[in-house]
Amino acid sequence: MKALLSSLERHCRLSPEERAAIGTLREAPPVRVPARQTTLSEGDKPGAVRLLAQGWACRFKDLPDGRRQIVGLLLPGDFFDPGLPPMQEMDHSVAALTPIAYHTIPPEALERLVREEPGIADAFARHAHVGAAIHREWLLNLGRRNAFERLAHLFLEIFTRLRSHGDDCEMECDCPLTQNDLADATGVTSVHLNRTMQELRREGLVELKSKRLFIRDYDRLAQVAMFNPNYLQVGHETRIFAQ
Amino acid sequence: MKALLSSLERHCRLSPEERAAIGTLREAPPVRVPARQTTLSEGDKPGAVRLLAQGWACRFKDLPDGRRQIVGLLLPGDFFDPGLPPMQEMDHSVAALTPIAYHTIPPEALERLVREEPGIADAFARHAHVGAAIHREWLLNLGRRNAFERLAHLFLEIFTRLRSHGDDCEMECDCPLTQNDLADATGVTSVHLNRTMQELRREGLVELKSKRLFIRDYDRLAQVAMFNPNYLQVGHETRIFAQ
DNA sequence: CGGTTTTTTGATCTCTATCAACTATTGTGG
DNA sequence: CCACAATAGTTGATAGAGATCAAAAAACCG
Repeated sequence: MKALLSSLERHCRLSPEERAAIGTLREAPPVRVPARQTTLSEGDKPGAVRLLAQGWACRFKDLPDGRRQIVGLLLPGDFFDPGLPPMQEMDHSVAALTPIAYHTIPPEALERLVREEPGIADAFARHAHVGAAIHREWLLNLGRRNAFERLAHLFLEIFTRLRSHGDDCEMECDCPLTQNDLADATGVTSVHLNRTMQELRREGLVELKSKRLFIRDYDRLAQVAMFNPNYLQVGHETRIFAQ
Repeated sequence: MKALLSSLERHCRLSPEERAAIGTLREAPPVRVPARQTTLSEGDKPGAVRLLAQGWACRFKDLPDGRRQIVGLLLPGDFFDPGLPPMQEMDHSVAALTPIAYHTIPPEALERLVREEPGIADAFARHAHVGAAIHREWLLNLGRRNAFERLAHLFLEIFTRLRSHGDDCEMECDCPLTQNDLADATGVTSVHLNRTMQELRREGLVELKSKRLFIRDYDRLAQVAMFNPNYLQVGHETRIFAQ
């Protein structure tokens, strides 16, 4: 299963044996889900590991009165339910932001894999670590950065995460998020997000048009966002692959 | 090693063999650290698993201009660096909030343990899952709850986490946090936190005096906080107040 | 095209930050 | 045990960031 292989190698070098073991997994056709659909809800028992192959999704939590917070973005190559074994019960929901396709890896196959090659469990753990580190950076973002800095930081995270697995090095990337999505991710209202976005544009830092993000001044953007990419673990044992 | 055993059993039942394996770990005297001292800094390579035995600590991140956000609380029985194997490089810092004592479990011993009893890795993973779920709940807290709701929620989390491992069922518990700590955890200034705390007191919901937290009206508190303890994975002995 | 979704604008209000004291509490050494 | 210093908690006044409400313009889509 090629998608799993390249995803696991993103944060961890695998041995030939480990790769071979992963190669024995039989490839099933991916599940397709239309945009805006919730694929996993709070309280569900996931029962399998899901790997996002195409499209963007998000983790989110709702408050009883309707307020919604996006607590994480899933980009191609990310796992829906981080960690092995799969969690008992979802504490949050996952929804497609664009049309998506994901692979489902049955738990039995995974158990066999990990039994044969225990190092594979480490590769999963590495993913979970990065996921947790991203959560913590978002906590800092929501707790201590203002809307302007927050949005700048989010754009840089997206840019860096996308570039880390295959995109080329130009100063733009996909970003199919609506301003509403961005507002839910940064914890502000969509009205305020709109104004913040205009300010970023006016300052010549970032522009977002037709689902594409343009970094106009990386250095100044990184400075106002106080962006330190270490938490994303790019660079170390990262394997670049073209998709 | 008794501390490790009871900590792992908090979220996962262990087999007699697994317990026996853990029993073979030799008990070293715990490391003691005075209050307010940073024990692990961003960028450090932890190189071992640390288990908090006594006292409270926190994970935090700083911004270059001095703003600080507490991104997690460590209570007795919690691991400093969640996940197995230990993370490469700390993306955040850990500091003692009170005088603390922690156990250090050498990586070799842990590797042996997991090799002998693979189920033990699952117990660690369970811890990591709960840790991640707490992060996500905090993201919702910072992103979508106001100061009043946030503080109410934090108190309920503390109360629930402490009660879940041994405290009796009276409506009070330890809480050695200063208002400054609470402000850093809830993402507000200490002045505003002070006023918010007074409001909680005035409303007859919570009181905090001489390092002790008194829950004056659990039901109303849970309601204003929109507290749903599921994310903490405590058994169903905990009441649920979703709405 | 017409209808839906997304983005934008303006006015107003509320929550939280900031600054600058001041008081209470805790802790320490003589 | 007191005296004093340091820490922690409290108060008031004011400024600013972001929320809210309502509606218009623009973009998207079948």
